[in-house]
Amino acid sequence: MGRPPCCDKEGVKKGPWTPEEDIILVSYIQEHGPGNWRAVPTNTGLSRCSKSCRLRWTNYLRPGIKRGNFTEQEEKMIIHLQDLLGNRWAAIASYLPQRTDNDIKNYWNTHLKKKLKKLQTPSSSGVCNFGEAGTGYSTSSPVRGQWERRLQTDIHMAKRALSEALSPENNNNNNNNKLSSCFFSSSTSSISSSNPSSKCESSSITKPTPSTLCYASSAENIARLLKGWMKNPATNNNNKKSCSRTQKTENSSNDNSVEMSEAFESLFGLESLDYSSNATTTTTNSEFSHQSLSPEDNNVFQEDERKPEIIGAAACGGDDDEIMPFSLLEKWLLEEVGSQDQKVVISGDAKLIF
DNA sequence: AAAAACGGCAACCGCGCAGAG
DNA sequence: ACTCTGCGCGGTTGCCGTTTT
Repeated sequence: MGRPPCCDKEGVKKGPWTPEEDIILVSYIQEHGPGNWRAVPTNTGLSRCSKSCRLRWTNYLRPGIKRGNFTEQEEKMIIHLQDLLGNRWAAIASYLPQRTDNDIKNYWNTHLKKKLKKLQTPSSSGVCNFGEAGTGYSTSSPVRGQWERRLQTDIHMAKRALSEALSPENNNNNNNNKLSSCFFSSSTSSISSSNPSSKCESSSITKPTPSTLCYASSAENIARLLKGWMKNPATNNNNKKSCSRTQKTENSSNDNSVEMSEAFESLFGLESLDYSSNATTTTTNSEFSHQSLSPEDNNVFQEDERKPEIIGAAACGGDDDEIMPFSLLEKWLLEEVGSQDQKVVISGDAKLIF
């Protein structure tokens, strides 16, 4: 018996998401939590495939997503992890705070591959080789195949899970162990993912209104997005562009936009948000995202993340000046890198310097 | 100024995995 | 043990903006 389609092909809307759809989706997830995607189109009335809903959420609306320019540290980490793990973007994303696998994949395909190709000239012997997407492992370990990469990742995961289990800090949930909860949230999040609605509850230890906080960042995304959208009503009317593209558009100010933004701030409880400098570039957006979140909020978001936010003080506490001690994971990474004659330094917000 | 080429990114597609029954 | 179902992942496509000719 053939596999049934995930959704009816007829009557299912495709293409860019509109702000209205985003609001509906975020509102629904705010109420019910992520998961049970099959039920989302039915319950929300969205003419979208369940997969489309999930993708929209995970790649764009999900809390704590950082968009825009990749830092040099992120770039180098992606390069190293791609070398280590191959095109396992989800695994790579789990090491990068606030980045989605899709984002990393796109960045690799559009930027890093070309960059590395240039560096791979015969004279650039110091640079390790990076395999083409989908062609297997790099030549730095030519004998390693797909299965071995997978095994290696599994070992990584097991190590992490073990460390988490053994970590005494893991039993507490206070500001002092914020770091460890950041670094070792992977297994926890994956384990708890079977019960999406419980995620916020688990986070409620630190915050009194978990559901609001869990999705506040999404609301920020939406409000931000709407801000741009309302500032460019012509674009919206044509409905040619995706929300993200609309988000990038910066036009002259519009009273309606302010009203709409205020309305959605009110809707999502974002009274204190400052829109004065957002929506111009994606970098600004990411900065905005950072600044608008308290350390506690970030911590809460991490609990809710599908992908763990393992590395990055900005994600963990937002204090760029704070020097973090090495975690086991970092040490392992160092070992890995050390074996490949690369240098890694992890400190402060510039957590990884290769 | 217009057309073509290029680049970036969001979204889609299809496969595989894992849990439930 | 097997089937069904939902979800996650990686590869690919298509649209739109930007740059070049």
